[in-house]
Amino acid sequence: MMGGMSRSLAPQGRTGRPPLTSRAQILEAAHRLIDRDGWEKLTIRRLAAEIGVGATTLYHHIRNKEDLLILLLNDHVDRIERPPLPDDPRERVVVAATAMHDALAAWPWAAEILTVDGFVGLLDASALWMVEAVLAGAEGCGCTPDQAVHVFRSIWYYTVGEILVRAHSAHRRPGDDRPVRREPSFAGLDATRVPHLAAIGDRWPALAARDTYGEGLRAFVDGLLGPRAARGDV
Amino acid sequence: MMGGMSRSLAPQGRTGRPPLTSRAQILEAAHRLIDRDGWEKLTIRRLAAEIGVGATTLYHHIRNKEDLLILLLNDHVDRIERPPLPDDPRERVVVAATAMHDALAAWPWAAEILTVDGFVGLLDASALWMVEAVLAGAEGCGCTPDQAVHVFRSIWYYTVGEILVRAHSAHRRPGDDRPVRREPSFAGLDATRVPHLAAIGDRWPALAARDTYGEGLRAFVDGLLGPRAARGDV
DNA sequence: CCGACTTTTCGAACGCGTTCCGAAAGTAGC
DNA sequence: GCTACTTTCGGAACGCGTTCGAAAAGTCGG
Repeated sequence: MMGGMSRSLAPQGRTGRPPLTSRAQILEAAHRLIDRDGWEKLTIRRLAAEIGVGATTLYHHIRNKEDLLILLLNDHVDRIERPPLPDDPRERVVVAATAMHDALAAWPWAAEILTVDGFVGLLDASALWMVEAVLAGAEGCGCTPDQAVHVFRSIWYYTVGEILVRAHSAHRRPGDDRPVRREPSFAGLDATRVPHLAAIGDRWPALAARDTYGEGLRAFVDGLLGPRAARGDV
Repeated sequence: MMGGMSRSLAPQGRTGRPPLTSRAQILEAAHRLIDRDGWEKLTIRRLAAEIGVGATTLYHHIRNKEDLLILLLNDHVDRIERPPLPDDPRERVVVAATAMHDALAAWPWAAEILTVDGFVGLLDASALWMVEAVLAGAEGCGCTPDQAVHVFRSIWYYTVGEILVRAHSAHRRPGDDRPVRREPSFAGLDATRVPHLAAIGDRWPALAARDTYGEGLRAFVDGLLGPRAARGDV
């Protein structure tokens, strides 16, 4: 059985109709489309039209749009240059987490896939140094491997939340007084029931617009790796 | 046009065609639909059919589906009973944040609206006690009002991230080997490039499945309200 | 009673992601 | 050359959220 040998090189044992489309071609066209029209215009149908094939053809090369975005994201993350990691393990966690955050926040459409099941497991090997650095830093602060995973996950939740909430901000159009969604009135709050909130008043939007990721991250790392990593369980 | 008798008796001064549909009626039908068929089946078209009106009619009573979900969420949160708040301000932050988390995590479709712009401002007054409690607790620990908002936002990001990531977990179907999305191989990692990750190996999924929201929250609160709230800026 | 005005209703249509299934275009064995 | 098999391609269709514009059904001022 199977007498043939050598002569590999070309897909020689290949049977079936030869493909016109390749995944590389799809990714390239996606980049072109995004650069030309913006990423909101990246749809399966437009992408197929850009390549010149039927829309449903793409589904033989990618599983769905979510996977296409993950491929594009990996493309991007691969090109990120690694910042120098400090010696102090705690500081290494901060730097690595910030690198994760910045890499993702720079891709507007990262928000659409950040929460897919097992996201970290879908990253290219070239992106895993960020995860590794967080784990290493945590263990360098005395964590067990299991505790280090907990540290990573906590920071990951915080990072994902920050990116998602901020990605959905500033999308509101000004002149729009349709039913519901009254423009939230931070000003007219009941000062007896929610005094602190009322004291903030309409300064809330301004405060919420501030970028405090870094501050929060440092606080979180302080709490997680604290003066003593002696939380027995986990 | 429709058979339904006019039953007018206009509430006086009211001009225009009398409405057949009310927002209360829509919300009631939505609840019915969710209870009967599950919340994945809550679509604008099905909801309209449940009421017996055209799909586009709903858009005169709700702005869009997102707003419908916010209305439903407020309905739910209103019914939540407030846990007793401890005296210790730091503990009050933990209890209030946990109440927020649990209220949201209990609604599977909360994940679809958690990140809308200015979410906190869209909550009913009856839900704001959770925000208030966090602010009050933070200020009780020596924070300025501005710092308290920062504390709330940080905890909010962490909470949103946790809920969103977990909501998207366990959606994968088992027998599915289409292009891309290889089942992530935590086992075969390069132990020289990512030693800590490789050491975890295939235990990652099990560790990631643990519920560690509470632990992470406590650590975050420790870091934010720390042994001393003397972080000059913010 | 008659327009003018206002509000609600809804059919038609758009673009979206995705599934289904038959047609097309190759190879392998006879 | 034929048949079987395998893989790719793509038109048709589905249900989705949403927009548009015309028709319906009231009130109001004459």
